[in-house]
Order: sequence, then structure tokens, then C-alpha cells
Amino acid sequence: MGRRKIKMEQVQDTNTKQVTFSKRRLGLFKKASELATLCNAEVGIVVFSPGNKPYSFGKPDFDLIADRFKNESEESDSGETSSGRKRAIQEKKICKRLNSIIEQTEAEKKEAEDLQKWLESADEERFNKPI
Amino acid sequence: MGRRKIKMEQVQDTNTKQVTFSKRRLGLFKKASELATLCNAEVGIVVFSPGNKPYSFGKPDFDLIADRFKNESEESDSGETSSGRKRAIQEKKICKRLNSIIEQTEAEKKEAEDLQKWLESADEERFNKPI
DNA sequence: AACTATTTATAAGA
DNA sequence: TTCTTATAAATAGTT
Repeated sequence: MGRRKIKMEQVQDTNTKQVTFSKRRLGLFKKASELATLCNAEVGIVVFSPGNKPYSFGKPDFDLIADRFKNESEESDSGETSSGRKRAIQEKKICKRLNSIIEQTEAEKKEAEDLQKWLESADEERFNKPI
Repeated sequence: MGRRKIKMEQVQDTNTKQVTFSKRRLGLFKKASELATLCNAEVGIVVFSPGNKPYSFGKPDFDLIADRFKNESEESDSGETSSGRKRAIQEKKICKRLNSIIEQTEAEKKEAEDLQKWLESADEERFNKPI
């Protein structure tokens, strides 16, 4: 959607790539916000920029979404499902990995500022900036 | 973008809301895919439908993205940052909550099928279906 | 599940 | 880098 159609491959020019990333990340978050609002759905997103900066989006709130998943799992967490022990171990690993994701997104929340405008026109969801 | 402009509020008609959710979830995942491809970025998304069904998207792969975050955290994990103990506890809670998210998304991966077409025209990223 | 009339998103350009 | 605008893309209402 622009003056011209572009090929779906990595943008070569560094500067152009940065601009494209900025525009599209915002566009993605806006779409996520609309999906959440229109359908009363919950959405969580984590993005790693080409410069390795982490960005996240969550509505209603990252923690609230997590809580919800938590409650659901506890309901069906008695008796150890047929999936078995392998998965349990795998989950433990993944959980450990995710600690850092959370750590970063939590830290980023405190610095979300220049996206204030988007927040106003959106709803209560949060757009987070990199450190 | 449609025959008419709609108000940004929850869609009332149940059926319409379901249709809108389907269309927009796919649209969101496609946008995520493009962002990842064009900018060589990494993107992870989790969505909870109005019917409480979980959907997820990840490129290049949910686990790979997690690994990357993990490595970064370990680098700055010696000496316990100034942020203190409160955060450590908070993270532990969040980690526990996320176990279920992972559990579900992992399970969902095994059943991603009817989105095959989108996968083909996208890249190597994964679109996951609910259980 | 398909089809368009329209609205949106955005690639270039200023 | 922020704003503009021509054009591509997403999608609301319809069939």
C-alpha cells in the first residue's frame, strides 16, 4: 500500500528498512488494538526490531492476559494430561526463557511515552517502547 | 476498510463479531509476517478469541525467539541489577502464568492446518490454530 | 466462501 | 524526521 508495490523480501537500504519498521510496527499495533476492541479479544505482541530493540503490545494488559491463561491451565492441571512428561520439561525450559521477555517488557512499560498519541486514540491497551 | 466505516467499539451481533474476528486475526498475522520479512524482525503474537480460543503466531519460531531473549538476559544477569528483589518475585509469578500460554501454543502448533495456504504465500513463519 | 465498494495502510516523495 | 499523497491492501456489508 504505497506509491508502488514492493517485493516481499528484506528491504536492503538500511534507512528505508528502519522507516518501514517504524511505520509497520505502529500499524501492526493499531490493528491489534482494533481486533481487541471490536471483538472483545485479548492480544499480546512482542517484536524484535532489526536493531534488536524489543517492543511489546498488550490489551487489556500483559499481566491480565497472563493471569487469564494461568487460570485456565490450573483448571485442567490435575491428573497430568496424556501429553506426558516431555512437554512438562519443555515447558520448564520455555518458561525460563520467557523470564527475560517479561523482564524486558516490564522495564519497557516504564518508558512508553512517545506513543502517547496512539494510546489516546486507541483505548486502554499499552504500546511499549524499547529501553 | 469496507463498504462502510464502523465505530471502534465491540461488535454487537455475535455472528458478525465472529466473522470480523476471523478476518482481522488473519489480517493481523499477515501484517506480522510482512513486518518480520521486510525488516528482518522477529514477531510473536498471542490472541484470545471472544470464544476464548487461543491463537498464536511466531516468526521465525516461538522457541527461537524465546531463546534469543534468554541469551540476552543471561548476559546481564550477574550481580542482580539494581531493580531489586521485587521484580524478581514478580517475574517468577509471571513465569508461572506463562507456562500455560506456552502449553497451549505448543499444543496448537500440532493442529495448524487450514491456514496452510497462508503459510505458503507467507514464508516460514507459523500460524497456529486453536485446539 | 466469494465478491466489491470503500476505507485504511503505507511507499515514495517533499 | 515529520507531513503529504498516490496507490496498494484490508475489510464491512452483501450475495
